[in-house]
Amino acid sequence: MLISASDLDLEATLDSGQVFGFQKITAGTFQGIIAGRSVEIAQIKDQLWVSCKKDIPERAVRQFFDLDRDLKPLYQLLEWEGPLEACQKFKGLRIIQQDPWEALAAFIISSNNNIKRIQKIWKSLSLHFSGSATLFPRPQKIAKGDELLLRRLGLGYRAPFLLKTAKNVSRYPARLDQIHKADYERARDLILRYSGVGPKVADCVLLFGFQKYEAFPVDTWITKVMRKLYFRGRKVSEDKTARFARKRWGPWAGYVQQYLFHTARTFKD
DNA sequence: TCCCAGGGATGAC
DNA sequence: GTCATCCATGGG
Repeated sequence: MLISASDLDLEATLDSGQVFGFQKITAGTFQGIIAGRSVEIAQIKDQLWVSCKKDIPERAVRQFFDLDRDLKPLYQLLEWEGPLEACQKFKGLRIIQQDPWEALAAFIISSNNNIKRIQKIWKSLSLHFSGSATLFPRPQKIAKGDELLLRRLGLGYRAPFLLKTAKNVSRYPARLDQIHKADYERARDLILRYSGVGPKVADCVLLFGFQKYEAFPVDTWITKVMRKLYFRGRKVSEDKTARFARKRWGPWAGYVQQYLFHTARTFKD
């Protein structure tokens, strides 16, 4: 299947630490799961090539890659604001609309961790519970495991957090819908109740799993790059950094964050 | 050996 | 409310 996808940078989008279940098969070709179906995907100029054994609706792919969002307002920000100039290099980077549970689990795993290990843990959980390297287990499956097993699968001290949250989500699945319907502030209060979810993880989950685009996750990279670009080298707390960004960029804060993160992380000399 | 990675839970004040 | 400490693991 070919899908018109102007203004998309597939590589930057899949390789910017938002989503951990996509594997690069060959240069420019990825394998992963979209809407529950295993797909191979590649970009050919302004088109996406999608291969899937089952039928996958085009709209599911468009939604996953947020393809119907007009990024012009974001690009204007990147052009007008001097500190954001370097981010223009990644025009076409889009924020993926992930499954809420998968985003929640992924970013519980992400805390005080690095992207390579997050991918490794994602894979080991998927293989163990689902028998596939990219098909992440539903909460019910993880809830049936125990802490020791999760530790062995690489989670370390995060094992009890993920276990608790998996049990919680499988017992009260409607809470995720409730978070979906809530506005950003209310959704944040709700998501913070899960074990292993603090301010930063909460914002990641809201941004990548619940389309709350005011969310501005502040990790170590963002702390550093914001200090340099906006705070004259001063140290500013994570909480104040996030509030500054939300006030400044409003509904585009999440997108700006992802561009800053990717730019900072891939910055070479 | 220490420092860092998309930090959070816990307890002290 | 803010702050210090501890928590697995692997790479540099």
